[in-house]
Amino acid sequence: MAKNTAGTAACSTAGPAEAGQDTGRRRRDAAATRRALLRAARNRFVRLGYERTTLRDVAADAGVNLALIKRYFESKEGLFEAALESTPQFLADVYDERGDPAALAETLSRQLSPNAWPETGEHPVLMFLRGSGDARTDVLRRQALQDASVRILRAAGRQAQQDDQQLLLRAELMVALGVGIAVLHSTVGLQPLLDTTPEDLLGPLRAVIDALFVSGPDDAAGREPAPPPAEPDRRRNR
Amino acid sequence: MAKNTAGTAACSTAGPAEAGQDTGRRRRDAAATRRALLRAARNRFVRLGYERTTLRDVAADAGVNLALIKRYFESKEGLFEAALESTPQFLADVYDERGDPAALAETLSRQLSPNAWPETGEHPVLMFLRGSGDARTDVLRRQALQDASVRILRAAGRQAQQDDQQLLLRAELMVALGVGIAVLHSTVGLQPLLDTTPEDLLGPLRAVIDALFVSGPDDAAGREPAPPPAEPDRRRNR
DNA sequence: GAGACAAGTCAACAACTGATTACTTCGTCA
DNA sequence: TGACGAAGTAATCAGTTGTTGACTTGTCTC
Repeated sequence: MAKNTAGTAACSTAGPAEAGQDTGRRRRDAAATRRALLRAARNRFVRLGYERTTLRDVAADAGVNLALIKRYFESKEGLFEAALESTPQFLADVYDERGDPAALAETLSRQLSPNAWPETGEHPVLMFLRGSGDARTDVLRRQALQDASVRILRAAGRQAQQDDQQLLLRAELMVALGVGIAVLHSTVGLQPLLDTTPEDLLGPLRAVIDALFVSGPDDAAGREPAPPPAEPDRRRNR
Repeated sequence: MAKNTAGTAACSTAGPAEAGQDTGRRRRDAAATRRALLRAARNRFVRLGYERTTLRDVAADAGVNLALIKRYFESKEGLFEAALESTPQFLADVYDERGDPAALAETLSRQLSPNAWPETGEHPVLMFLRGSGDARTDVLRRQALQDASVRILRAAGRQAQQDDQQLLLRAELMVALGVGIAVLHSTVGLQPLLDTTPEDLLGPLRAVIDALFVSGPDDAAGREPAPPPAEPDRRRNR
């Protein structure tokens, strides 16, 4: 069957008796164990997905007994849900929402380059693509990505009116691009893309952002192949 | 454990004794059985991925005995590899390589809309994201996606000189966008994106294609942040 | 120091899954 | 017509995995 042996060495020493941040090193620290489990789970889930992540591996990574997962999270499903919720809304603290397309491009180019996210080795957004089959986590994932879309829109300097499907769609396309890059980094190792620096990414990303949010979407049906760039462009959306 | 019961009804009647295309309905048709298995496997793999696809389900979908998988494909790994290879190079027959960005945009908007690919319910490109952990299939996936990049480049009317990493990167970003859209359709159900018509997609996609291939990348390293849209706000990133 | 309670350990179960083997059935051809 | 080989079947094995419950150990309070 050839179980996956990869990644066993990923979490080096993050047992529940870790030295950091708490009062000395106290054994029997429920909060610390919970934290260690959650961290290990996040790492596994984001890298391997739900199925290939085994509770035994998570427990081993955390340096903790298997049965404690049941104690703290009830089930694998519960652990996954907790890991999902604990995943930082990676956009919240990463994006400033100044509404500056250039800043957005730079932020994205940095966080979408390989070797960003050294802890997991993968972009945290991948967590939101991992399904467990449970309906509740489905909702969580959808919400997280929807949030991301809105944030990107704001960061790009566009405010979506309630039901501006046009703009929202474009924001989600931007999210899709990010997701795609993360996925290609993660599962496939596409060559030119794999060893890209943030500087390499900046140009193309800026171009895409401009195309989606600065120029558009007022040349609606897209018949006009991108507008002449010399335009004050203070158009109100819609 | 709550096994996935979903999708059992997906493959209705595609047993090895199907009526189509061959001489009458002949039981004991090795080729037909192989074909049915391959088809069922492709469906499962592309929808559920490697781990969640069980050989018993594949065999059941194909209306065929489990042991025949071993006979024809030796192992699950072998079945996956065969399914991977049998996946149409989805770009080969889908794209005309006229080198017309508008045509490319239209093609993409059609094949990336939901409800395209009614057979699997998922975009075939997802097959290339499904890993089995085996190194050989990794190569297959990488090659397929690299092919896709080059094809997109040609379809967009740009010819990549041998080592034009700039252009190749942009092509792979376009692939990433497609992958991202397919993934968001598949695993998450992002709302505005989920019920998009090809017409809705055409505009934004055209804009992105133009930004990546028509305008660029001759403002080379991307230092120039794309055509100045008249600019309030020309802050240097850094 | 005794007792209580939470934290942590251990061993095992039950279900599932990929793999495998021995066996049966069917079509073909001499 | 009968033998032979390919196609298909049924049953089972072995390993893994999520889950569980009884047990032990540490720590805090009185």
